[in-house]
Amino acid sequence: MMGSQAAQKGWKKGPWTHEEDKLLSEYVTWHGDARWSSVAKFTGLNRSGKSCRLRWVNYLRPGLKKGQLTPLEEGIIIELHALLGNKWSTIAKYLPGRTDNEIKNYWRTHFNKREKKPNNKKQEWKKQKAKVQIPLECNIKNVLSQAETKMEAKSSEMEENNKKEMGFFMHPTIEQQHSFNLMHQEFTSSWPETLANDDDDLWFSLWDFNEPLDFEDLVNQFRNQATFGAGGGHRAKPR
DNA sequence: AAGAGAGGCAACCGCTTCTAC
DNA sequence: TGTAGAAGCGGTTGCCTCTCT
Repeated sequence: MMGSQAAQKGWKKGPWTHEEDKLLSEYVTWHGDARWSSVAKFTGLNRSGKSCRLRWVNYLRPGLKKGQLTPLEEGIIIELHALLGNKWSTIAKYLPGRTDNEIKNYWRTHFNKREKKPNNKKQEWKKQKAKVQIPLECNIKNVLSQAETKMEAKSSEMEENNKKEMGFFMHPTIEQQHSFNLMHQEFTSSWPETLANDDDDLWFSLWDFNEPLDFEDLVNQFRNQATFGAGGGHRAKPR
């Protein structure tokens, strides 16, 4: 049952009021977004630290985007989920201003139901891709899609298409390379600077046409580098 | 107009991981 | 080295709103 812990300690539960939001925002202004267990003591809020942290992270934090996800954001979610699975916090790092909760809700709402239909999963996948009209027909999208397809080996027909497209990406023309590089720039331009820098090595491998692409290796490489937020626990942070 | 069902989202829970002592 | 507390994660729940009949 929900709420047993909060109930035991007498914490208030349920929707936040404007007054509570104000108190929490003031606390963060003065004390920073840490030491959540102290919020109740300093503000008089009868909320657990966890509840306060969640409210701040998902609703009050500056820089959060409100409103519907853009087609580009939807496309990124689709691609990264194909690679990472339910690593919502990791996916959220690639979508500045979006929270893991928001992305998780979005995915459940838009995709989970489709996945339960066993016979037309691939068709629904394609339909969804067409629907969101991903503006970036960029290398990563195709490469990762192909990698996923290959690894799953769902059908011989898909294997056949996969091989054809692999050939294309292994031998692009100069114009194609240039075009891909431009799109890559656009793709990464919305990322925070630190993130973009951290991932330079990773993304470079996706755009290096000098070497034939080994999709399984590529995906493993991506998985290894993208697991910095995985595992359920928080990342090390100096106190 | 009203009720039922679906969709969307905020918030909570249990668990894991990390740090400080 | 062990342990308690804090922080963060993914999964789940419940409520409000919207749409359909």
